[in-house]
Amino acid sequence: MSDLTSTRGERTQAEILKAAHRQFLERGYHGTSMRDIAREAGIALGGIYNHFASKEDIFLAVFIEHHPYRDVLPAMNAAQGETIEAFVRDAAAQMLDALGESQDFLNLTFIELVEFKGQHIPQLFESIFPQILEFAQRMVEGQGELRSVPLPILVRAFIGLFISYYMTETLIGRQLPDEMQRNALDHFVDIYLHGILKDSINTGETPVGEWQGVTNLDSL
Amino acid sequence: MSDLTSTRGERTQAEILKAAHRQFLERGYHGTSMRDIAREAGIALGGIYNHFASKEDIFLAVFIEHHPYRDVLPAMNAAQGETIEAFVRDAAAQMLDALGESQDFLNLTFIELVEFKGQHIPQLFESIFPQILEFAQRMVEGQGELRSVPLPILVRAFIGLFISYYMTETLIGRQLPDEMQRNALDHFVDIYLHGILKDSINTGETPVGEWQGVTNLDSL
DNA sequence: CCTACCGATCGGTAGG
DNA sequence: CCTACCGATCGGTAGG
Repeated sequence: MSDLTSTRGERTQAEILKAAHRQFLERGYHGTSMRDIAREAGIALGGIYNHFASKEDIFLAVFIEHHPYRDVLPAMNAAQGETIEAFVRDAAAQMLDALGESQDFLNLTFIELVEFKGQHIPQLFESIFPQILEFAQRMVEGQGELRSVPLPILVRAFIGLFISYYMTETLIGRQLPDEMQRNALDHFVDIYLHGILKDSINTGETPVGEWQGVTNLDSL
Repeated sequence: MSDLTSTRGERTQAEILKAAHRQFLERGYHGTSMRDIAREAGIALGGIYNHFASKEDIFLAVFIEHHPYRDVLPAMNAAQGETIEAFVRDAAAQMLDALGESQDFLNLTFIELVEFKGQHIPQLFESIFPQILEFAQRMVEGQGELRSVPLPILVRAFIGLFISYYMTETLIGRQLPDEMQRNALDHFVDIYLHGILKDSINTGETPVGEWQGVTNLDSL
């Protein structure tokens, strides 16, 4: 029916991966049986093994095909900005936008960590490292003066800080008190920029007047 | 034999939890069977169900008993320092020290996320929130002037940044190129402090002379 | 707390 | 001789 350029076998394989991906996200790795995958892919259970040697094999194919960084790093590298500040702002926004609002990004990674003890993470890191270098290069090309911190460290901190923002946002989400959530992303960008740029530049953050001078937490 | 102050039932329950904890970390949730736990706890399979209603029940007891934040937040709050800078430095060190070098901290949390879709995270967050507030209070009491950023955001960024340091360290660990790893924690502290403190204070970071003026990545 | 089991389902494989 | 798939069943394990 669909995609007449592919063979029957290729289409079946694609159906299996699509079904597996959907169910891994919905029900987790062990919550999804080979029978579930077969049913949703429209074939018999035994037929799966003509395409994949094992359930683990299927997961790995899904993990690689829906690679978190397949969208995220290109999005970061597509960021625009004449100055370092503008570039960082846009990169953070692009990155969060690519991650989306769902937990999908995290779920496949968590499954990998739990079921396979993170054994594929180093290999994954190696494959995305060139893109990380490219991002570092782009960041340093912007106008503005960076403090004396190793560039790779700046990138590591960037990714870590905004992934942590994303994780708390999706995992705790609406349960965060308003004081921890309102304009949080803007503030994270602000802290990061102020942390990596030389003094006396204007980080131009949104006013946070109501917090000016707060020295205790009674208001919480 | 051991712990004569507890009843027989309490001792058995403790044995079950100890055996389960050890095996969950070693083999994962689904890699550990109730029979495995029973064997290592020295009782019959059926006997477990006199203490726990289900396998999930055992996991939750382990998850709560070996709560990541049971050690981590108290360690952060035990940090010392007259100035904000000194306090933050010590708090980061204490926190990383409490987390340790193993992946144990992460593993139980990842299992919770995968197997139970993070459904216990909000409740967990609620129970540790008072300690987070205390940490915020302690941070702001130190000498030094904070920039106009909401205090809860500062704490959220602190935890996020250093947890991300911990995660990359334990997960990618030795695979990180030296440029991303050397003195990384000191640099993270430096970036964070510079990001949250008003300008023209001396963040007194270790010299990073060899990186001074680096504007491209050719050396990588 | 044990022995002895249950209904069902698991991932994977048989021959054709 | 191939790719793609079937109905049936393998040895073991799941929570209870």
